[in-house]
Amino acid sequence: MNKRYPDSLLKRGVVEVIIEDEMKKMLQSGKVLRLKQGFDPSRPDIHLGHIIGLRKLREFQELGHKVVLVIGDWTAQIGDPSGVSITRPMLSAEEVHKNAQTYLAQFFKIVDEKKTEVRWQSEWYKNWSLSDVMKISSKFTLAQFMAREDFNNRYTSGRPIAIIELLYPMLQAYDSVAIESSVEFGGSDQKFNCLVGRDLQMAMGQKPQQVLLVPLLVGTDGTHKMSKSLNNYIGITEEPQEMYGKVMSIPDNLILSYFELITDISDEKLSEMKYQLETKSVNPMLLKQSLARDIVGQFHSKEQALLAEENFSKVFQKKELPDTMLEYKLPDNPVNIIDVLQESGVAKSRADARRLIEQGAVDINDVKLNGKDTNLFPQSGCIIKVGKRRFIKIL
RNA sequence: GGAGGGGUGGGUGAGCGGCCAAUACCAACAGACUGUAAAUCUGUCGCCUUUCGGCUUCGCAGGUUCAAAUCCUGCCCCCUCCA
Repeated sequence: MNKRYPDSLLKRGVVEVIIEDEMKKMLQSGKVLRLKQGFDPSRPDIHLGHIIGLRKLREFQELGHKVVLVIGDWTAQIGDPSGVSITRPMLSAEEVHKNAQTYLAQFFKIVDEKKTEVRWQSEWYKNWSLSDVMKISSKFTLAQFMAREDFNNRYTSGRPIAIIELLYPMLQAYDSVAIESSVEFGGSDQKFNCLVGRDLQMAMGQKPQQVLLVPLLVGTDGTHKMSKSLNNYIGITEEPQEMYGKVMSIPDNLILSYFELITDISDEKLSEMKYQLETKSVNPMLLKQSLARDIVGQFHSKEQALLAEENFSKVFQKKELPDTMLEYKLPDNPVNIIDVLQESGVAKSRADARRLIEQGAVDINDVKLNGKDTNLFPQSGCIIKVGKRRFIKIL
């Protein structure tokens, strides 16, 4: 066990440590810490926003600590039958299992599998009875829950709060008891749940866990936190080209925070870039390119990152054709451009396809179509470009 | 249990018998400008139709009317206040 740790461990990519002094003592004690990380199987894909916390786990692992991944299989199978929380669908056992596999494969791209213990919630909840539920419920008061901003807002503005929503934090809290968590990791929006874990541990005679909250990464839209449902995310399993392009599309003011939170670039380099950006002594695009290369490199390889960069510059900077594109095989009966756009999935309806053409979004072999060209029949071998980044190759 | 308010297009939310495929905002898509930046400006944004036009939508099911998102009846769901 390494008792020494870098200053950045509790600083960079960390919003808050509860309680910081306790945490430091624990780190210096030489004890192997049990780092709790929860996973909700209803959303198995990992995106860059999740990476911040996972990278932090990895840092702790490198100091010898152990990650305990809690798979929320039991709660995922209950879902939220009240329907108040749209993010909690009810999943079947097979779905849960399948999603967990997907998740684990992505999780262990960052976190060290050898220093990880995977635990399933149902290990402890499957045999619970009503009396167990009553027992943990008795440790909480309504006032505790009303302290949470979300509940308080909803209560005061008259929006519903289902009882089951109160139960979930309690169960998540008991997870901490069940695995004897020493530190819980979570996004800063998880603060409440993590704190409830501390309370329950104390109430049940355990040493309360410390809490390490990581920032929420702003998504590609530049305003909201990265999330799949807002479609502003960059998934870690995305194709190199797609990933590179998405990174390039983030607003400039996110460049620094992306470097800070999801790359290993040094603090010195970071402040240098900050200076360059402030004094406008560098084209932000160049920094963004190196960011995109770094990120694609992390999840694919350096070679693929370079290929993606090459492709990107070819398609978007030099306006040439990409190496690979969507292919559409002409059927036996003749089909016009509308059919091709619709059937290849580029346009969601024929009316949509017509709109795209009218708006000048469609090129065939570099010739822009106008509204009257809807009766064109694309020939085998021609290339159709739709908007800036969608290409169809006719076979 | 009683009283009242409400369910509208991906989201928020107007409309309250014809001018409504339905205001506005957000998201999305496209064009211009660019660094696929961001911001901005412009356009589009149910489905079918080259156009004309047609068809299906405003919780569900019926009804009144030449005409219904709008009125009536029943049902389902949500919220508030009182108990």
